[in-house]
Amino acid sequence: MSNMGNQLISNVFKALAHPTRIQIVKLLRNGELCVCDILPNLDSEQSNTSQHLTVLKNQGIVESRKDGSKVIYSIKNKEVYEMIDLVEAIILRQIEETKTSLLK
Amino acid sequence: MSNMGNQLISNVFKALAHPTRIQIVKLLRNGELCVCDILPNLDSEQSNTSQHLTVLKNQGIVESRKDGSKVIYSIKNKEVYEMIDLVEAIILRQIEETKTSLLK
DNA sequence: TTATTATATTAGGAATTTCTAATATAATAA
DNA sequence: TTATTATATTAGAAATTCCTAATATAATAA
Repeated sequence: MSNMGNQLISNVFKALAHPTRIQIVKLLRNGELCVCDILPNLDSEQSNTSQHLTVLKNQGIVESRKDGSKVIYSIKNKEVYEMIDLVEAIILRQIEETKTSLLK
Repeated sequence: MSNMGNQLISNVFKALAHPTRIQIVKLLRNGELCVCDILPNLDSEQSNTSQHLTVLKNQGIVESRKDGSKVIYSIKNKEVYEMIDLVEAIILRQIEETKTSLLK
């Protein structure tokens, strides 16, 4: 009934429940990046981006290491890409459905 | 940069970002259920449960049909189960990591 | 040193989500 | 009819998330 597992699961989904955080994850698909290279690819202030990175890190989606004065982020659990692919499949099917229901 | 696709993707994750909604999805794993059979399995008021079902329905995760005075819900896009399995894999790995880091 | 670059943290307000309580609606039963 | 069962909707308060602006910290450069 009241289930801690479901709380943990929903926490991971919550970490992905923001467009900026999805964008960050997608940027890291081709490999690690320092914050300085992530920033110019987002519509988000520096401090806000830093907060989004913290959210992703707290849920184990990304990890970071220090390199001189820079901080390099990378994907920690690549399952996240399969998850995004599955969501895209759902969205595409929904769009198809909307399309065909319009044509009737 | 500002990407509508990421907004759509994050909307689906947001629909799954609540423990009660995860619980509902899990209940539907064995087949369709009326609201009356979902309710006693949740720690959630009737009206609140109804709202959660609406959230899941709006994102195409579940669908519903009417049967007499009952409303029967079922999973519409079963990818959601693969997603939950992937999240569970992430969580298990995180737990393992925590465990081994404690033992050092 | 002092300045500069890179990133994180904090505080507080704005926006959004969540829940409860009350009410509405729709189908069936009496 | 009237009552009952099943579900949805609504309004508003409480909780949470999000963003901005300011400040802090840490590393490097001058």
